[in-house]
Amino acid sequence: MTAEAKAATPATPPLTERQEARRRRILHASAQLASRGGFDAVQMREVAEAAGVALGTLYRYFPSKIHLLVATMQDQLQHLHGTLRKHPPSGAGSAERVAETLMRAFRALQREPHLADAMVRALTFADRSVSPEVDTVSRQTTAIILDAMGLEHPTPEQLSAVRVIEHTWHSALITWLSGRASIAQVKIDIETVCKLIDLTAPTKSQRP
Amino acid sequence: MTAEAKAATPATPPLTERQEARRRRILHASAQLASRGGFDAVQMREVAEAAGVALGTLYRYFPSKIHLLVATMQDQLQHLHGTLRKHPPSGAGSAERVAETLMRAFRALQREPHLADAMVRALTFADRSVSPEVDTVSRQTTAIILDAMGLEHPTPEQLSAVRVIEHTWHSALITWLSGRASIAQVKIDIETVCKLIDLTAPTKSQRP
DNA sequence: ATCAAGTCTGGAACTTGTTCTAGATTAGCG
DNA sequence: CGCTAATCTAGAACAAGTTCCAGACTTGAT
Repeated sequence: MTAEAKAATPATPPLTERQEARRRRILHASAQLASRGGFDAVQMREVAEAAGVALGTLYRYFPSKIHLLVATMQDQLQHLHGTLRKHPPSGAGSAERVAETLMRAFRALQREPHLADAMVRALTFADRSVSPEVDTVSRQTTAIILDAMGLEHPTPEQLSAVRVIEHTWHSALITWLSGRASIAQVKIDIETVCKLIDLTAPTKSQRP
Repeated sequence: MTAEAKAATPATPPLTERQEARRRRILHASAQLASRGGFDAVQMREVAEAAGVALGTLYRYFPSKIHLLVATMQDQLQHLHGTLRKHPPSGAGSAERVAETLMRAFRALQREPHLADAMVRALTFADRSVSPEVDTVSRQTTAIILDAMGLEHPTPEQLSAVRVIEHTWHSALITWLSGRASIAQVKIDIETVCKLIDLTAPTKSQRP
C-alpha cells in the first residue's frame, strides 16, 4: 500500500523532465532561504532568482508564497515519514510511541528553526484557496501518527484523538516558534495530549 | 477581585480623553471592517480613514496590522468573558462545563465568521514582536476556561490539560475557518479534548 | 521541417503593509 | 498668556507579494 504517487501528483498533468527539474529547484531554493531567515526571508523574487527561473514561472508553479511553503512542507514531511518508517519508535504503548515520534519530529524542527517557522506559519495562515494542499499535509501527519500507533483500523474515537493530537502539535509549535513556550513546555503538552490515546483505546489491549 | 485595569492598560502611560476616544474609534473600525471581509478586508489605510485618523497615527497606536487585530481580539474576549460570567455554564462536571463554554464561544464566532477569521489568523500569524499581546489573549482564554471548570487552585496536571485545550481550540478554529472542518467536527474535537480534564482530576473518580 | 499551442523570460506595473517627513495642533507648564 | 515637547495630519516613498505583457523558446503533431 505504498502511496508515493498520489501525494506528489494529485491531479496535475504530467510534467516534462525539465519542468520537474524546475519544480525541484524552486522547492530547494525555498527551503534554503527559509532555513536562513524564516518566513520573511522567503521572498518570491529571491526564490525565483535562486532557482534560475522567471518570477512569472514561479507563480505558474506555485500560485502564492503560501502555496510554495506548504508544498515545501509536504516535501519535508515526506522525508520525515520515510526516516520514521526506517526507525520506528520503541515505546511499549501507543501513547508512548506517538509522543516519541512527535518529539523526534520536534527535534528535527529544532535543528532548522527558521525553516520550521516558515512552514508552520504558512500552514496556519493559509486560507481557503490552499485548502487542498493543507489537507494533504494533514493527511501526511495523520498517517505518521497512525503509523506510530501501529493501527490498521482505528476506531472513530481514536481518529478523534489523533485529530486533537494534531491540533495540539500545530498550536504548540506555534507557541514555541513565537517564543511564548519553551521546548520543555512543548514536550509536556505533547505528552499530556497523548494520554488521550489510552483513554480512547478500545476494550481490547492495543499491541501491534 | 475585578481585573479590568490590568488587562486593558498593561504599562502604557495614561491616555488623554481624546486619545482614548481615538483608540476606541480605531478598534471599532477594525472590528467593523473585519466583520465585512475578514483579515484581508482590514486594510490599514481604510481603518485609518474609517477611524478619522492619519495613517501615521494608526501606526503609533498599533505598530502593525497584527498588533491591531490582536488588540481587537483582546477587546472581544473581554466582552465574551463578561457575558460568560453573567451566564455560567450549567453542566455537572468540569469537562461538560468547559465544553459548553467553548461551544458557546464558538457559536458567537459563527455569528461573525469574518471577524473570527481576522482575529484568529492574526493570532496564529503573530511573530515574536507581538508575543506580549498574544500572551495576554492566552491568559484571558485560560481564565475563561478555569472559570468554567470552577477551580481556584488548579494542579499542574490540570493546567497542562487547559493548555492542550487551548491548543485544540485555536487549531480547530483554524481548520473550520479555512473550510477544512465542519462545525460538527469542531464540536467533536472540543468534546474529545475536554475528556482530558476528567483524566487529570486530582484523586477524585472520573466517570464520564 | 514546419506550424500552432503552450511555456518561459525579463521587466514593468499594481496593491497593500510599513516608514518617513514637514508642517499644523495640542498638552502641559511656567 | 507664551513656550516647548509631544502628538497629529497629509502625503510621499519604500518593500514585497502579485499580476500582466510582449517577445523568445519548447513541444507535439502533421
